[in-house]
Amino acid sequence: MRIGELARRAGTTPRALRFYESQGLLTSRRAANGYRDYDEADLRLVSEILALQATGLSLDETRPFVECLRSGHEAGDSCADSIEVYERKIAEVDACLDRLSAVRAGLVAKLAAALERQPDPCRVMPAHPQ
Amino acid sequence: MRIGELARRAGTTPRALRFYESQGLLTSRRAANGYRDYDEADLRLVSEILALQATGLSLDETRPFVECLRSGHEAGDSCADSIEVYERKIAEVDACLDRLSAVRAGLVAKLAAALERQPDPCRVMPAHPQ
DNA sequence: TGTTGCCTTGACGCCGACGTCAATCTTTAC
DNA sequence: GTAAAGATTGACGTCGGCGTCAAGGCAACA
Repeated sequence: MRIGELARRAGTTPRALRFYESQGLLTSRRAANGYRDYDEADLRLVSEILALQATGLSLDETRPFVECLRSGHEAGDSCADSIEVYERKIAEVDACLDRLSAVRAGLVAKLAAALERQPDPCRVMPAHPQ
Repeated sequence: MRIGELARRAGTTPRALRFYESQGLLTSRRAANGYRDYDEADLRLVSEILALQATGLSLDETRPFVECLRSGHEAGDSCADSIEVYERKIAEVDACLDRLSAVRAGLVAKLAAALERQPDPCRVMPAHPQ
């Protein structure tokens, strides 16, 4: 199949697929006219990339999964490198959650302090009367 | 005081201060030689900007605080617009926390599934023996 | 008087994951 | 036959918040 069909079936765009190829994530055979030619294995590969992106991985972090699939495994996360990426990413997300919680707490504290200084926050029906 | 001193005292760089000015957050009188000239009020303004950045606000979101300070209020968050920014930002952070939690849950689920498929995760002493 | 250091403006670089435009084929449909 | 749709490569744009470099003007100290 050609790049447009692969993009449609995978739920992305030709531009994204060319970009993945430029990053070494996707390879392509070429037809006689120079058009890229893909098969079902490529579709599975692209689907894996997109699913991982959806779970928060960067493109670069999907690389081990892609190589795992290419080396013949049924799932992209059947290899130790992929598992490591999962674990590292979970740790990163945890750190990010901590930072964001601290940010939230700081904002709430500032808001509370500001409202306390202002003894006049009793604005009922502020914007949309009637 | 000149830009270098203001930057040092506020804990930032001259480049950042010029950038704030280009964004309309900071104004500057000029000395006879063309150098920017700042006073203590400017230091307080820059400190407010930096503190808000540290609590997760974008530069653009600090604008109401700056204008509040400029209009003579003692604190940057003594104005209704600033309070609104607090509230909006808290909502944004909450949404981000929800997304991140979902991402985390997805990663944990994928990791668990992968480990379950692999009946062989019993790697004791994997990298650093002895 | 020379050197060092701070100041000025202007312009490009960065990062991630593509979007968008341009100019030029190839294929397909009517 | 021709026009639309889809393919190719290449290059620039996006977003935020500056970093970094360049070329030159002021200031202070030996």
